[in-house]
Amino acid sequence: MSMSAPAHAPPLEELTHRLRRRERRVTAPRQAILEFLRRQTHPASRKEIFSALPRGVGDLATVYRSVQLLESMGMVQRFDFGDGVARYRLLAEGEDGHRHHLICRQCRTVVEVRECFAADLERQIARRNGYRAVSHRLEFFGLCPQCQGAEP
Amino acid sequence: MSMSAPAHAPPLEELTHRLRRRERRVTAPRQAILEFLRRQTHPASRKEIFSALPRGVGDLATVYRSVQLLESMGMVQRFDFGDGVARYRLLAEGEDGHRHHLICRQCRTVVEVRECFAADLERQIARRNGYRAVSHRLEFFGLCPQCQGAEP
DNA sequence: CCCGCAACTGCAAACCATTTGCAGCTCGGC
DNA sequence: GCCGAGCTGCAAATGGTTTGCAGTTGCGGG
Repeated sequence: MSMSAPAHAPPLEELTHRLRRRERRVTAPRQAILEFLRRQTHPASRKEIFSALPRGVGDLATVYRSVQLLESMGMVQRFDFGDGVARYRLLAEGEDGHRHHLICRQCRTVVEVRECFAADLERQIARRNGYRAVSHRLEFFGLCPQCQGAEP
Repeated sequence: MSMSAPAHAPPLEELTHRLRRRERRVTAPRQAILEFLRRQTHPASRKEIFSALPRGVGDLATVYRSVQLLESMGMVQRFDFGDGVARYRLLAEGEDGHRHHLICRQCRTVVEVRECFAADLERQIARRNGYRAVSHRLEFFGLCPQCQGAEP
């Protein structure tokens, strides 16, 4: 795996700064987690994050706690791809994290989908049912080109 | 809770017939599960199904196996509301089960949402990425009228 | 109506993702 | 450099789901 981060990835200092601003400590495990996340182009599971940590840095429980902190701070976004494993992706500052995915049912390859059209409908549905603060979760599932014609 | 089933619920005989047609046995636990499911208007968890079974009929493991069978036969549809608990709803014969939900983030009240607009987009996304057999999962989350103004 | 047996059930143990209790370590303000 | 709250590491608990296995039962054939 390449060490370089995607062009749009926030610098590590900006990330740690966000922690400090909220009076959270910048520890070795947290830095390693953030460093790993900023190199990813797809959401990663907490086990994947843990396995990618430098030897001796971090524990699975610490990864769980750190990711939870990051989520509560709005620094990462959680995704459920329906396989019982939560995945997370780093969010740029101020980014609302609205994004969907196309997931291969067989090999779990993930493609980002930028479109979202549910905003109107969301408002409509909220009003009709008297709900407030309505958001939505939308994921697509299919067979990727590689897996077509080669089913299990 | 009322014993009567929603008007659209398939008769129990039709359901058991679908089992027999596929050489599956019609056992007491399976009948009880189907009877329970046909009375529901919202997706139910397997634990809920189990608790609703008559005393002495069925075991939690049996519920899990039966529901899995029903799902593989396309007789029930699975939903993930993001709380780590799978929920299931009976499907009428031939029904594709396409339906979405509006779930209260706090009390987990569920409202069915019939609209779906994603069909075009689904096709578009499939074509653009070379995926086949694309489906989607869409759920809405919000605060229901009762829970507004009374947050935890 | 009874037989045979594969399908199915009940129970307990295993699994896996996630959470938690706790004692010791460390970041960062003083 | 010192101190204390915030963190970490480890291990054990939790909760949903799955599985192994021995005993039971639905149901087609006799």
